Amino acid sequence: MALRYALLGLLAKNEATGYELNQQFKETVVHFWMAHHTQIYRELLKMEEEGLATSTTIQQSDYPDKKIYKITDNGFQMLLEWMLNKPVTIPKLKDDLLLRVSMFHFLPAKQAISLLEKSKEHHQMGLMMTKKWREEHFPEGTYGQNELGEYLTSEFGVRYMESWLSWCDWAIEELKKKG
Amino acid sequence: MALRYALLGLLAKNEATGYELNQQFKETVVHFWMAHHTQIYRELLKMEEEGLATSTTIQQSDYPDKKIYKITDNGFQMLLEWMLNKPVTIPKLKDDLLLRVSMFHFLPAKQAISLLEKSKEHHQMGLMMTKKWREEHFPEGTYGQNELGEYLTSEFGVRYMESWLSWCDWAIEELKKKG
DNA sequence: TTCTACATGTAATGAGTTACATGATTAC
DNA sequence: GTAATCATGTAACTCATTACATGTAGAA
Repeated sequence: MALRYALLGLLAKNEATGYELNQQFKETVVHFWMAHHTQIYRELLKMEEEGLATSTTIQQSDYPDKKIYKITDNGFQMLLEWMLNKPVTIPKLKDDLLLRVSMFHFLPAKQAISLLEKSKEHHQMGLMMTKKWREEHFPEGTYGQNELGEYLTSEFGVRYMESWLSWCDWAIEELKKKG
Repeated sequence: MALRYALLGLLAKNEATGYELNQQFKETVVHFWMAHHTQIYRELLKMEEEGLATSTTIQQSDYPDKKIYKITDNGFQMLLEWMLNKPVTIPKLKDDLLLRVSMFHFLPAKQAISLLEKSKEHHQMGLMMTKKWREEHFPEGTYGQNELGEYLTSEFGVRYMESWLSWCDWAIEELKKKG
């Protein structure tokens, strides 16, 4: 059910096509939720059936036709209800590199370190991109009133990746000690 | 497919029943993977069919019978293969509190803060438990040779929750500024 | 000429969740 | 008498992933 609310949250800011929603997911929502385009299109269809959004099809000559979705009052109400009343719990990570780390005693230190190095590269890349995105969107820490959420979550993203990288360096040191 | 490797990783250390594997999940693996017991039992059956593990049923009089699973050579080979050759990518978070944070511009600051406070409680609790677990299992930072993985991942858990809490405090301050 | 952006989807499969079922024992 | 621990599972359902499909335009 959570994908639905992620989509409602984006639509509450602006009407958009499935394609655009997918772009926005990749750009921002990715710090804490991830969805495939196939899943987004499917969910949008269901949301329309249930009266949470409406769509208008726009004919285009050069490009394929597109469908613009708008949130309904009903959809917005449902979003607020969910935000306030869904019980808060501890989130469930699913990280398959960490899963491998938990079995590092079965691997020679060298190969374990190499896995961590590769993962560091990805996180370094992600960190750079997120920082750049923040600088573009929130120059000098300023943000519009409907950007508060993204301001807070992108800061989370930065901190998360930084803490990941520093843990990684620590773990590499531990592995080197062991030989 | 990852649940399967999580189970193989645990079985590679000790033979165990589905019930025990579920306990171990709750205790340690929970930092980066989560599974329901129903899923664990289903996966174990499949793993046996595919020759990655074998089981022996033990009759008990006072308690229900139990099935002890052992990893096979085949299973262990497959585990190593996966650890080394599965491409390293950036993990996909799914955190539904952060999803709500990303929509905080739709909520009065007071209610937003209250959600963060609730989440802080959960993370504080988790942090305490993990620290306690670490003290019990690794007194003065010492660990057995087949505990390296858990030593590294539980440190990750601690850092993750600490960084979560500190971000949370920062976010609460931001929200207070806005009123 | 190959790749990327545009734009939307179906079908099949795999993974995860919830509800239900059984039934004794022990601790509060 | 209420709940937790031990121990295993089925069935129904929802959610997520991968592969496939279509077709144009413009940039490298």
